[in-house]
Amino acid sequence: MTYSIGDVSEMLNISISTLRYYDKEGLLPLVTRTLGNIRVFNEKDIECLKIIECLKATGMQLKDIKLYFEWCKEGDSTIEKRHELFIKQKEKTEEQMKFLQNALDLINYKCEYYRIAKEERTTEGLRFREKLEMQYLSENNRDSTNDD
Amino acid sequence: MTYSIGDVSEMLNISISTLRYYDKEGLLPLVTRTLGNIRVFNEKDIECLKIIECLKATGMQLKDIKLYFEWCKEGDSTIEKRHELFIKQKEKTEEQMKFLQNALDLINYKCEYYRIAKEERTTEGLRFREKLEMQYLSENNRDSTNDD
DNA sequence: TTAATACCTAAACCTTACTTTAGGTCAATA
DNA sequence: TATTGACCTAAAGTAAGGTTTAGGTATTAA
Repeated sequence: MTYSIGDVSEMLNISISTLRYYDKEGLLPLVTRTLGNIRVFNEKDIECLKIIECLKATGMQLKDIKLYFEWCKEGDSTIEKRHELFIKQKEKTEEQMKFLQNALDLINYKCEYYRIAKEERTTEGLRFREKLEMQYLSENNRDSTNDD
Repeated sequence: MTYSIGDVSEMLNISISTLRYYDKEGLLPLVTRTLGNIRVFNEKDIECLKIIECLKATGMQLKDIKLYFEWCKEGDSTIEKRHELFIKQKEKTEEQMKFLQNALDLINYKCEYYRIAKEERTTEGLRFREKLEMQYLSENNRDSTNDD
């Protein structure tokens, strides 16, 4: 089963120019061409793209993803490096999720804050920060009254 | 209690040039100046910066964060807008966390994969993808053998 | 009082990750 | 066979979020 660049673009919701860009940058080392120079994608390439999307989601840069694919091609001598790369990325991602959860806590506080502000048609007198926002903004002594 | 730009930079681990950049972009509307034109930060500004960091972490752009601060200054007439902004950002962030968890699943698989590959000193014969990677790469039929 | 250090601005520069443009080729259909 | 739509490249352009540079001012310690 093979796919054109247009097929892949639709399947994975990645623009055609982005796919060409990834190819140019060496992120799709397995893509072949027809005699007429047209790209031919197969299941492996789809899988590569999913891995790219995934690693990109965790904040890995394209050049590092490329490096990884290069290490794969080099064979067993790079196993250790590849292992380290994923260990590091795992730690980074876990940090990122904690940070994101923390941010979500603040956002949830803000949602609640504005839900009440809407009911009361004003932010005046909305002083329930201690109950909620403190969960987020923890370590600083606070004397401000700017709750918005 | 007031702080110099250098103090704030150290406290929050944000570079001095970034702080100046934020100020220039209107993200620190409360920062004052001495007669000699030197920035003076206080607790409120520290708090603003924490909120910036937090919203930035959830993928909000600086211009939207600025917009939010502007809405705050406009007063009660913008409560609805501000509420919507946080509701939207909450949804986005929850999406983002799901996506990140999915990515983390693949990374964990890769860690396990390379842990075993290291023991065996080769990736040859490492065919436990079905057990683990399938959790991540789900919807596609797979006939490839490129496990790396 | 002088030297070092911290601060200031404006403007140019940088990186990442694309997108757009211009000009051309390939392949299927009428 | 002509035309239409999908593909190709190289190169320039873009947006976001900064960083660096150059030239100058302010503050503090010796």
